[in-house]
Amino acid sequence: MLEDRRLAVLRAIVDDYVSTQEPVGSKALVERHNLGVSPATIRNDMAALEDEGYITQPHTSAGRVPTDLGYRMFVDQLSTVKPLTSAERRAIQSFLEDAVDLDDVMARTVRLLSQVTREVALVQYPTLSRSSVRHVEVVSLSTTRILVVLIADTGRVDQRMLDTAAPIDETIVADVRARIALVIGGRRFIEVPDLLVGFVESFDIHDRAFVTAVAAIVMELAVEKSDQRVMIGGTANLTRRGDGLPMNLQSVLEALEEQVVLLKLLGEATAGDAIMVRIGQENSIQGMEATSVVSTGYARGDELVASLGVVGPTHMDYASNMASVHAVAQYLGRILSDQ
Amino acid sequence: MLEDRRLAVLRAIVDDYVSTQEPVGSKALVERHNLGVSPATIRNDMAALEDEGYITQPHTSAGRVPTDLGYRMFVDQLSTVKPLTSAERRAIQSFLEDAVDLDDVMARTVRLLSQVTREVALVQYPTLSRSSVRHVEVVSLSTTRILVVLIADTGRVDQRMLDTAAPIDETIVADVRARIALVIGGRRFIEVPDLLVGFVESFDIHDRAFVTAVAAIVMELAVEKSDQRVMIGGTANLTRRGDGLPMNLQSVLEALEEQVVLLKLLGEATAGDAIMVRIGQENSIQGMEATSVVSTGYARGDELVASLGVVGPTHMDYASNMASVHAVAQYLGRILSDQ
DNA sequence: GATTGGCACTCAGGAAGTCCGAGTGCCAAT
DNA sequence: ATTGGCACTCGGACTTCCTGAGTGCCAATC
Repeated sequence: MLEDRRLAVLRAIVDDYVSTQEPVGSKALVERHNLGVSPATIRNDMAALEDEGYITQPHTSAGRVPTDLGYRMFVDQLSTVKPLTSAERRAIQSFLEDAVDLDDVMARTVRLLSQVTREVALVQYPTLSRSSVRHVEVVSLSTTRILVVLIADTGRVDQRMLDTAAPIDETIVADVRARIALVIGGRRFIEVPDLLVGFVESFDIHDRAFVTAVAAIVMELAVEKSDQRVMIGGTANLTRRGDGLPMNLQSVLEALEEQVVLLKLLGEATAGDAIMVRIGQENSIQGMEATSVVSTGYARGDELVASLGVVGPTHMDYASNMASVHAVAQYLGRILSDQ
Repeated sequence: MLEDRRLAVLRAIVDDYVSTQEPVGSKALVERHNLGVSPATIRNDMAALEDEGYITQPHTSAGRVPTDLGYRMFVDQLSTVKPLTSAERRAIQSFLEDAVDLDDVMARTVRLLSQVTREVALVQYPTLSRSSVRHVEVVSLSTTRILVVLIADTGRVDQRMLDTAAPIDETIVADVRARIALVIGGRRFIEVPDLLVGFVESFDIHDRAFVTAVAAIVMELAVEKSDQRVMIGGTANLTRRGDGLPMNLQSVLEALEEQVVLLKLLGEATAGDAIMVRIGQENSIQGMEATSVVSTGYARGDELVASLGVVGPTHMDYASNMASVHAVAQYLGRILSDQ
């Protein structure tokens, strides 16, 4: 009971701080939330919460502000998921349904997520590893430049250019195209490296240099590059908060320009389809010590294929962002799967 | 002679203001540039320049600041192109040469340009209209979902998904694929609509709905979507300037998230391979009244295929940005053309 | 006629000082 | 365990003052 109220106080502090952005004091707290006790009591609780590390004072004689640990507690124990309104759900669904291709789906998702949450949104492209090769194409752009294109059954298309030292004859290109299609067509991406064993050797020795290069590229496309792309949107939302931004805008923007960083932010979330929240220093990326990430995986059918999420200041509205991320992930999965 | 000095004063003001970001006064001016006259003389010139609208005072008893018109004059008459150092040139070249595919070339270019200029960089994808169809592919992802892929001889790959009402038989897909490749393969993108006249009618009446849809998509890909993509990078540079930012960061970031806006910013530059500078209000986009755009076209071989440029505050370093934009456009053209 | 030194005037922005009230911790009483 | 009372703190808002860079104008000079 005593513990209960203490947690209620923490929740109230987080709620208030998230909405007002200002340190919250004991008096304001009893006024806004009907806690049924006096400010003095709250002060005692606050002192205790501060001892335990959940809240802190910016300076003496100021209200309290949640610490990273406080947010963590809030997220783990206190936040109740706010279900979206049915209007919101409809809007999400219809917005995503209009997409014309995979790029468009991704673009719309990122836009949607950033608008709904008013945070920076990240959406990772579906990984190839779970899906299979729908089509493989080897095309010569010029005599020394070859383009290799891999089409997945998810609709994802990846390409890579290859510049060769010597001119390549069109008949060899056609030959490679036909034979590689035969070998890996319809197979799973993960199988590709195994399937290509011995492939090069089946060619005339003169052509092996070229075939090796093509095979290498196919493998790269199939394996390494398989989920290396992240789309980002809504960076303007970083500037939204009133000037009192506790985070360094420049360093955050810089960090967000690195694909690698984005992947890392999302990558650690793919573990399950649970919603993952990384608060402040919990995420170790340079320049993002004052930001939180809310992310989750999304599935195609019943297999997780990638992650999406939002990035914002630690004092974000976790409850509603978690709900939005969850909902968008669900709908995205549905769009990718059905039909 | 008298006119000459007046312009020299304008140039000096722009130079100083660009580097210090602070209004520049008559005394500081004579000290830093050896103009050989007294501050009082400069004051007279300044008054004249102000009458003509080239400079203005933020408030009485402050130094002068260039107006948009002043920058315009500076760019048109006064700026001398700063040639890049040979080290810079080498860096540019080698950085771009390592690209593995078209996306990578674009990504590297945008990154390069934003790092060199320390502004926000924009790079438009090469238009398809001048190039030809290297390959066209029609693949079924599921019975009711078809993917159409167009490969240009520039290495650019575009795809689009098509959901059909009724299931489509694989044999028809193969048939369409073969025949459409026959019709438009190797031809120029601009010719595609003409070439497809009568195409649908050559099919069995039962399949026409599907074939029509495919043909429509091919045309869209070939014509409409041909140069709709712009890559952007270096937005963190917007926050670089000391707080005294004269522009609204949020509105600029918002504007830069719209592909349409980016296209418009660059689109008006494709006129020639000259370097185009749009200063402040000269560019009419909502929220970007305090920014300038430096852009130019780039060529593949000797045909202009798209534009690139940088966006920054009106008090940017025009001379060096113009040089950088020019150089990057040149090298990009070279990379795209050679081999 | 252009240039210059002299001079009175302006005013943004920093420094210093004052004040207020929200907020705290502690303690004795309930 | 809770509460009212009380003394104490101190950031931020508000004022005031001052300074110095900058201006425009004018009469003198080249």
